[in-house]
Amino acid sequence: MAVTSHDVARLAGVAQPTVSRALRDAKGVSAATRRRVREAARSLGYVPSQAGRALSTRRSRKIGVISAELSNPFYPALLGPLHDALAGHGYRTVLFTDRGERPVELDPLLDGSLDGVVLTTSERTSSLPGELMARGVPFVMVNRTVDGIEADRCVAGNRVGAAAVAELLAHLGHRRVAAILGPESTSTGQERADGFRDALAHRGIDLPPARMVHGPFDPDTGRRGLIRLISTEAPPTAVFCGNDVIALGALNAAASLGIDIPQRLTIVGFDDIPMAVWEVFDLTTVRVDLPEMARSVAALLVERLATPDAPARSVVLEPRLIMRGTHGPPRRDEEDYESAGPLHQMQPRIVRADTEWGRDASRT
Amino acid sequence: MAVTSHDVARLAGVAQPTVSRALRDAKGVSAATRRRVREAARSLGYVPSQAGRALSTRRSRKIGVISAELSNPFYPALLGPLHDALAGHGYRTVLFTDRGERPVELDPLLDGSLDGVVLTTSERTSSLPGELMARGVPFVMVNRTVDGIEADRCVAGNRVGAAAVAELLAHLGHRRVAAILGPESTSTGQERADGFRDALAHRGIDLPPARMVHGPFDPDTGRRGLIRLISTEAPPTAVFCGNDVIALGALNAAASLGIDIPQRLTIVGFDDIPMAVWEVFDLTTVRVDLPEMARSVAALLVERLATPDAPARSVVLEPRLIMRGTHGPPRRDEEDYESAGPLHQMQPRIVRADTEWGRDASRT
DNA sequence: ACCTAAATTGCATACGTATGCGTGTCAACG
DNA sequence: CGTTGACACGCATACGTATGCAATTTAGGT
Repeated sequence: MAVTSHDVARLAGVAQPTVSRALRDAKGVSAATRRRVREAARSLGYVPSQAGRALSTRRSRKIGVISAELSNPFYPALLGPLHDALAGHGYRTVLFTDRGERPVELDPLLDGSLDGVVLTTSERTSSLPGELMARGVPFVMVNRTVDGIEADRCVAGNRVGAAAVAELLAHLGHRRVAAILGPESTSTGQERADGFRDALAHRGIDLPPARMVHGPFDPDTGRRGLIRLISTEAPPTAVFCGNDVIALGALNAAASLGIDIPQRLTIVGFDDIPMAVWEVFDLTTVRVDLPEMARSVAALLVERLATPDAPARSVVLEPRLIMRGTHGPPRRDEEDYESAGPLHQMQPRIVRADTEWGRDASRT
Repeated sequence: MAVTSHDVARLAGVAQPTVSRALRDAKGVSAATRRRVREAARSLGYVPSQAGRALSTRRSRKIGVISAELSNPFYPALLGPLHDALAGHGYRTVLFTDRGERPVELDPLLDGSLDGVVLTTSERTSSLPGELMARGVPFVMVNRTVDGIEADRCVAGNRVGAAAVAELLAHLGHRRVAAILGPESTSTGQERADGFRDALAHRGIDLPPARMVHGPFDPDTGRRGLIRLISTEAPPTAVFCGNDVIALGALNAAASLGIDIPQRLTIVGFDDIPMAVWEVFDLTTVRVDLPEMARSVAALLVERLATPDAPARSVVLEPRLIMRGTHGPPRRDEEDYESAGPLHQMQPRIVRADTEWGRDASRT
């Protein structure tokens, strides 16, 4: 049924290995032969079998990428650039979905059909990196890391970014501050929580457990979290969200509760996913340069493939506060009068984010 | 490096083919031997090589799925269920991205590494189906179809759905109606436009070219389209959007223009993607049952693989109007007085959509 | 105890490509 | 004119698994 290199060889009047060499532009083939072979291959519509090639070379030029459900918009935003970056190095991307329920299926990662793996969803105690190391499968961790694993990684400066948000809120004059955070079982959830709480404390602002909500990185965490926080006796005047997806959920809850943003409530996210710039959200957030992260990861992995025994490397991307429309000073009548001072007038210079980033992203 | 079936055979004291049979539960292996082999395989951590297996069986149990950029939320909404449905039949999904710029790379679809293909992005004149037929690669078209191709397909009743929207708008009393449509080069774009225009005409409502905008299925089409439509002399009181992604763009533009929805303007989408139910959108739209579509497609493809010569089948899913919060009667002072009648009082019974659908979808 | 049939296992080989190595050809050089 | 390379190409084989077929063992029946 399928046409093989033997068929091409027969038509071109050469041996099969010559076909293999000619079509790959390997040396040892005369220009005339090469031309004949190409012509024969073209006329037969020959396409080299990946299975045969992979078996022979023991390389697939495919990279497995473990992602969460694609309906979580953070992942498409990371995967698009990652796909392109890997393609730039000649690798194809194979997507694996981690639904969180049960651990990722291991066999497809170990059956030799992948040259390497990119982990984006690991929890801090995941055993996956250990398994991969044991089997000698090269891998890189992105965005999230795993406790006690010395391996290539590319992450955002989560503590620094969260601290910048704390600074912003303090400068704006907020004293009753809350947070809707991601799971403590993830490095991003943990680090952003720590960075935020520590920086607040440094400013003399308390973040009591009653004003911290934890949940998965999904909009419903933001919805429920905001409703819970807002229905307390002394509701917060500002809420930091563990990522943008949570923040969008919080904004939705605010909309359905009729809470004016930012007059009545400040909401800040983290990541700057493409939707953050949508007019209905206009979310103030911390930008993680996902295209840059993708490029870093691809580079790390490719170098790892070339030099398997090189020491592990770690890349940290510095995040950047993006001022949009969901932050502002607390309302006077909402302020915590005991500690109210001139602080709330110290509104920082508003740097409007360029609107190009992600504006067209749901198609680009 | 990697452990092969030969290694397992040596440890278990049997021949390699026996290992192959034992681990696949093939007949002709005694229970005792099977146990010994399993034990040996387990202790060595043996994972069968996909390349070897594919080469030998000439089947990969992989299905290629051609999708648009994942940042377009329609595709994750379709791909998630599709992935699950195929997995239910024992097939793994391999994702290919069609960026629209240049045609999809053909070789990876023909190199024998896929048992079948699902097409979701084809334009009406795409040559891809022809190529696949010529090479004998089984495939199914989903959502969109290609002109003149007799092949398995599963699509939504686009004309019917669009006509239902026209009916709704007419009943509400709208006379100045506009549409922001998808590309005429796609079957969905074309059919929804035709269905809408024809049903309006049947109601005596005109849809002049000046009130029709065409563009890619992305939010920016909705943004720009709405701005253009609204800034005309006699702006429409209702806008039908070619899909939800366009509608979300239109809603964003409305938000930034300060247009009250639905008091000032009715906006209706198509597809009912998970985000349509978000409170900030609360989009009235036409539901296409994507999980059902995914199941249909998987079934069609699996049966095609079993019986390659069976006649092509076509499945059409009937869409359903979902009433949410972006539709209403036209404002009195916005009405087209010449044709104003009691029609605008005939508001249909509002059937509130269940909010479960897609509520958690950005994580589910 | 013997014969037959069934069950179990091993042997040989196919799948399609890539590559080390040997052979043959031709040109350049002494 | 003989020698030495360089180059082009074919031969043989490896990669890991699956399968048809033969060989061997086991069970079953009289």
